[in-house]
Amino acid sequence: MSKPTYYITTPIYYPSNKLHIGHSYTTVAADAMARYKRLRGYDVMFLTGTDEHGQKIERRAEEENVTPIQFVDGIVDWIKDLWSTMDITYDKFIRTTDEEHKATVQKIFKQLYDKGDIYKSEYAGKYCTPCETFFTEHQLVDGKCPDCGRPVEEVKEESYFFRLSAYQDRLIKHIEENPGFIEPQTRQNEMLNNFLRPGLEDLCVSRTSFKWGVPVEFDPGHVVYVWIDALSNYISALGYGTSEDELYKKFWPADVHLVGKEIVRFHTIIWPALLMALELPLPKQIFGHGWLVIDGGKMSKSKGNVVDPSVLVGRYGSDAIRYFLLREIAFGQDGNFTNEALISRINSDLANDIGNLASRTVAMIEKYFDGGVLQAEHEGNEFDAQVQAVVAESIAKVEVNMEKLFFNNALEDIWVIIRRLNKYIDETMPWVLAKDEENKAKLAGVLYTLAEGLRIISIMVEPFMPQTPEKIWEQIGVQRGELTAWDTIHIWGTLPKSVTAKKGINIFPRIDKEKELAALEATMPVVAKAEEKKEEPKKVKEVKEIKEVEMITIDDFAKVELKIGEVIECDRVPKADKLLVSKIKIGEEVRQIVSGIAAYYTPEEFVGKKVVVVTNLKPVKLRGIMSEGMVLCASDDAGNLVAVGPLGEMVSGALVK
RNA sequence: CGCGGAGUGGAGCAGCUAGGAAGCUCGUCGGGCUCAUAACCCGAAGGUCAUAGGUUCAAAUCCUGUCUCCGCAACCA
Repeated sequence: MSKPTYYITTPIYYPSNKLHIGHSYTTVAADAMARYKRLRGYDVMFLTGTDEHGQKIERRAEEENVTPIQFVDGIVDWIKDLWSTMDITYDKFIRTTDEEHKATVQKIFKQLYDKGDIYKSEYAGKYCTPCETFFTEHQLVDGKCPDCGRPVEEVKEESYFFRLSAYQDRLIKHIEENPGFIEPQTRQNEMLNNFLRPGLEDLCVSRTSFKWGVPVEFDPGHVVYVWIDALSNYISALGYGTSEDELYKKFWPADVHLVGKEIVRFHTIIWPALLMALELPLPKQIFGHGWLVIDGGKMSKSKGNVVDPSVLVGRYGSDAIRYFLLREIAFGQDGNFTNEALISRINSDLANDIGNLASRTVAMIEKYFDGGVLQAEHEGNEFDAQVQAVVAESIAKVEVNMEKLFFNNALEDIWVIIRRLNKYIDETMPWVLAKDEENKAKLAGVLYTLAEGLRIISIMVEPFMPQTPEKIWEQIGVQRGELTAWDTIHIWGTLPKSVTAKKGINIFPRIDKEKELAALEATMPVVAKAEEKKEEPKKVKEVKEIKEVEMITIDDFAKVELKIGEVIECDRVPKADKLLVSKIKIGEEVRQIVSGIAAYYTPEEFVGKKVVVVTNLKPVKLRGIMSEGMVLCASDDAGNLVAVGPLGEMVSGALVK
């Protein structure tokens, strides 16, 4: 009799930098699910890894003066450390630089080529030699270079293409016939409306512009581009296409690919199409979860609001962070990450609810029974039935919610038990029972209910917080084994009647919120930045930045021609939210200039303004409109922007220097 | 008229697929208790469910319009 299998994956992450809390989120979710399935008796394959090729890594390595592989090795070590501190129990960590993976990629590429699903073609590209740039047909202006206006050459850039368009109808059909293939539902609508129904174009699957990748076996000038290289990890990791493909046979198709919403498209269109071309079964589900947003906005390096998970884990422990991520945010939707919410959760849910429940239960057993051993007769009370009913109901809900990957709901369900038990203590008032020796049996019954409840909770919580159960078990005298199996939570009374309690350390100590917030602000730019915005500008930083700017000579500066111009006409650029197009009078000349200032100036208020214009900037087309120069603007970190002009009267056309 | 998401008591959210007395956590106020981690338990205040219409016996939930916010796409010379 073989166990049922369960195959879950995270995306493979791009190690051009350290990972942030968003990556942890995906991985923690996958781990919770993997642990849950293992507890439920499944044979689980949990895959994560890194996508290590591409131009960006090649460049980063160059910057650091190391080879690409040395560069990624360093980051991968860091990532593995992170996963280890976060108790991530992946079964396999795949790197796209693994020899086996590369071989499989080449094999897949070749196979698709032989079959005719990959074909060699040429970009019917236009090349402007002076500008060293490629353009597509519709980017050209009057058939000439949109940058400099000079004629372009017809150039043939070789590339391999995947016949993605050929799979469009089958993809639509599959998605429509398999509700649940893309979850949540809204993501499915997005894919159908945005990409599939409008029509797919063939996909360029090779590059010649960089070398750091898997070479196309039969055409060494080409390197396999990310689509086939990265996506195929889900099967190459199982040994697909090799002689050792037992894992592939056992686990494919995957039960779920967990991905962030930004890459749902690749996983629900390109990946299934590739599998169809390979005549392989499709994964059962792609679940696109939401993002952790900071102050309502996307987390990104350019905003400087990236949260480093290792800092948080170091301060509060992995269990607390895992709990927060899975409890605070409805999986599938975006959720706010704030330090304050994190600490609130830790204090109220972990310290006050579960931590305190364990603490008071154990303390009472120790206090009221010699040696902390419940040995008296047990007598029930009127509230026991209610408690047991709540427990049973909660378990049923958790099991349903876990199947749907609704981690936050599952945790909420568990906490219903915790709250019910805290209430039970007040209802039964064990400290009153303890005063009269006659109530010993009743008291024992109450404390047993609490201990048994704790045992059940500890098991239910394990997928989310793997370190916590042991801490509870130690205090209620339970060993991992028969008493800690998932199935036993269905049977109230599994815990032996004689419970040995031993008070240990607090499972979750309370955190001094004010103090911690201050400390966190100091270590993390996120909150610090938002706070400082309100106060005074950060002068230290400005000075530092100026120092870092490369010095130029007066001759360099003279290369830029600046003149005073007067805005005589101004309109919004159709279909562009950020752009205004202005007619600016510079001396006798009138130029058309496009500026990204629509969020700061209305066309009406911009007309009549005298501004400083860069007049010898190469003209460029923006949103299809010619822009012959640039209006100088000042902008700050907070995102304010203001155009720069003369302080006194000055004729338009005057040279600025 | 590019696509999608969101707008529910002070804060954060659930409920909307299959209409039928507005729910959860935190916070606030009042009370209880003392086993416990200034914790726990009970109670209360607080919402025209963005807005304007429509369908219906009945709408937070379905339909239409409008406004605001966020993201994607395009774009910030």
